[in-house]
Amino acid sequence: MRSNCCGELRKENISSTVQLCGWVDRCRDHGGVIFIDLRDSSGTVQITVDPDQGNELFAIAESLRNETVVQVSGQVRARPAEASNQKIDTGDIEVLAKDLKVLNHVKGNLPFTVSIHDEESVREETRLKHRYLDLRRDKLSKNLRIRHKTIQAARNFLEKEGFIEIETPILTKSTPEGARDYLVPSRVSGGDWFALPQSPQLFKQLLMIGGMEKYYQVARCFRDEDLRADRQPEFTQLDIEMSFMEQEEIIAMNEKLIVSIWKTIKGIDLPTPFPRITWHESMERYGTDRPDIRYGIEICDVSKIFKNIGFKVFSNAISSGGSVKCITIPKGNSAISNVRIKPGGDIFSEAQKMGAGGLAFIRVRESNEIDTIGAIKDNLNIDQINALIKQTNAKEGDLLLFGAGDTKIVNRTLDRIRQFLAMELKYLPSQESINYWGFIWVVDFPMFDFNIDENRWEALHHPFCAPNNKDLGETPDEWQNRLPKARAQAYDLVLNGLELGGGSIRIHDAALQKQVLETIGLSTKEAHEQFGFLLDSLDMGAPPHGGIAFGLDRIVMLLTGSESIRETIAFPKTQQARCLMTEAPSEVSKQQMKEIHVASTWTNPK
RNA sequence: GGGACCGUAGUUCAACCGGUUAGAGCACCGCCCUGUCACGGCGGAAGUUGCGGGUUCGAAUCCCGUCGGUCCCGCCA
Repeated sequence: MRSNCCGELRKENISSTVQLCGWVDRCRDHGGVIFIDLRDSSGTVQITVDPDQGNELFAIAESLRNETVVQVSGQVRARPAEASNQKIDTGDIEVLAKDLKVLNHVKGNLPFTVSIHDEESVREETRLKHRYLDLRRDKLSKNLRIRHKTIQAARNFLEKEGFIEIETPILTKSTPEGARDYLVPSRVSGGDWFALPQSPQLFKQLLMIGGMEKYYQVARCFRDEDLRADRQPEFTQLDIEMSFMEQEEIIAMNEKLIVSIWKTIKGIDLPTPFPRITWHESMERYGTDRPDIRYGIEICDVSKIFKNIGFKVFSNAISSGGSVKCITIPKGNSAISNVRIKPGGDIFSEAQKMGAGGLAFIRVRESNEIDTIGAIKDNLNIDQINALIKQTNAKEGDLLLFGAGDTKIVNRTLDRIRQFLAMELKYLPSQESINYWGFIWVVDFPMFDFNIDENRWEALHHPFCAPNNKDLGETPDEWQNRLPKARAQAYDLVLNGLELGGGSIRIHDAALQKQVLETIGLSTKEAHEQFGFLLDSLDMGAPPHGGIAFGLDRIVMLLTGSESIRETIAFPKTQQARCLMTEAPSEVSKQQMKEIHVASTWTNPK
C-alpha cells in the first residue's frame, strides 16, 4: 500500500515518486492550494494539493477532515526556500499529490483532538474510554515505543548473559500470604479455583530446580488490591532468576542490566557501582526502605536529648517506647511560614495524613537563639538547645521539624515531609542531569516484621528469602530462636524514592524452608498443603539460586517522565479496576455461571 | 473501609457573594482565500451544567445523596 513512511522523507528523496498512507493530522486549505499534514507512526510530512493536478483530486482534498485515513501518491519535491520549515524533520520537502484516495472517513465529532500539535490535556476518563484514539497521540505512542525498547534492551542484555525466556502458568494455585488473589473457577473440577499469579515466584524457583540455571520472563502479575498512580491490578515484571550465583554476583549483573537499559533509552552512562545502604541505615536516615537520595534533609534521632524534657509530647513519646526525630530545612525560616506548619497548614496536613498527632518546630535564629511555641521553649534549657543544634548541625535561619511518637509513624511522617518539601523547595536535580537518577541498593532487610494486630511474624519480602547465614547460628537447633531476628539475603533497587525491583537469594534447603514457614505461622501440615511441591523439590537436588523482579511499568514511567504507570500501559484500568473502553468487568450469563458451578451472593446495596 | 479534589457544548476552560437568553478557544457545518505549517477572514449550529432530591421568588453556583474520574491513607509477602 505504501512505498515510504511519512516521517522518513528528506532532501535525498527529492524527485522520487512515493506512495504514502496515514491519517490527516491537519489541513490548511488556502482555496487555491491545500496543504495536508499526513501522519503515520514515523512522523508527519506535508502533502501539497495543487488545482493543476485535476479537479477530482482537488475536490477530495477539500473534503478531508482531521483523522481521515488516506493514501497519497505523489512526487517528493523541495519546498520553495522561503517556505521550508526547520521545526519539523521533513520540513525541507513536500509531496505533490498526483492521486489521493480516502481509505476511511471520520463520521461526526471526535471525542478529542489527536493532532501532534495538540498538547491540550484531555480528561483522563475520556482518554481511557477512547484509548485507541489516545494511542494515536504523540505521548502514548512514544511511551509505548520506549516501553518496547526497554524490553528489547533487557532481552538483548539477558540473551548475551546466557538467559533463556520461559513462560509460566497464568492459571495457578492461590497463595496464602501476600495480596488478594484474582480467582478463576474451574469448570472441570467443580468447586475448585485457580488463582492468577501475583508473581511467578515459585515457578521461577522450580525452573532453577529444573536445571534451567538462567531464566527470565516479561511476566504479567495480578494483585487484587487497591490502586495507586504506580499500581495496576495487572502489571508487568521483568522477572529474573539464576542458579549458582551469590548475592554480590546477582546485584552486579542486574546493575549492568539497568545500566544497559539507561544507555539504550537515555543514552547516558550511569555511574557504577550504585550506592548501597542497609535497610536499617535507610530507616534511620530516611525513615523509609526506599529512600530518595538525591537531596539531604536526613532524619536525625534526637530522642536522647529530649528524654527528660518537660514538654510532654516529646518525653511521653520516648517513655512509651517511641522516638523524637527531626529534619533540618536549610533556610527554612524564610522559605516556610508558621501558617503552613501549624494546624490547618499544608505541611501540617501532610504530617497528619501519615498518622502524626502534630508537627513541632523550632526555628534557629541569630547566635543559636530559638523561636518556637511556648510549651517547647519554656521547657528547653541551654544545654539541650546546644545539644540539639550540635546534633542536627543546624545553622542560623534553619527550620527544624519534629515528629514524636511511635517510631514507625515518626519515620513515615518525616519521610513524607522530606519528600514534600524537596519537591516544593526544588531540591531535585533537573531531568537532564545525570544526578537526576538516584539509584541505590537497599540490602540486609530483616527476614520478618512483627504484625501486632495478628500477633505473629510475617515475611517482609516473601517466605522464600534465604536468611543471612551469619545470623542463623551453627546448628538447626538454633534456627527457631534466631530466625525471627535474622537479616535476609534480600535486596531492593530503589530509584528516586520508588522501588524499581527487589529480589533475594532463595532458600534451597527443605528443613530451613519449613522452619521459615513455621515462623510465619504455617504448620507443617499447612505448609505441605500450600507448598508441598516446593518442599519436595528442595529435597531432590535443589541448587543454590536467587533472582530479582523489576517493575517494568515503573521503570518505563521513570524513563518517560510520566506521572503514572497508566501512561506506560496500552490499555490500563481506572482506580476502581475498571476498563472504561470495554466496560470490563461486567455481568455474565446465568448459564456461564452455572457451568463453572458459581453463584453470586452480590446484592446491590440499594 | 477512610480523607481530599474534580465533573459546564465534541473537547479545553470561563461564568464573583445565588440574579437577564450559561460565554470563549479548538473541533464541527457553510462561504471566501495559491505557500501555509497551531494558516487566515466572515457567518452558523452546538448545553437536561454527571444523575436524583432539597433550600430559595430564583441554583451551574448553597445543602444532602448518588454515579464516575484522579490523588492519598489503610492495603499492596
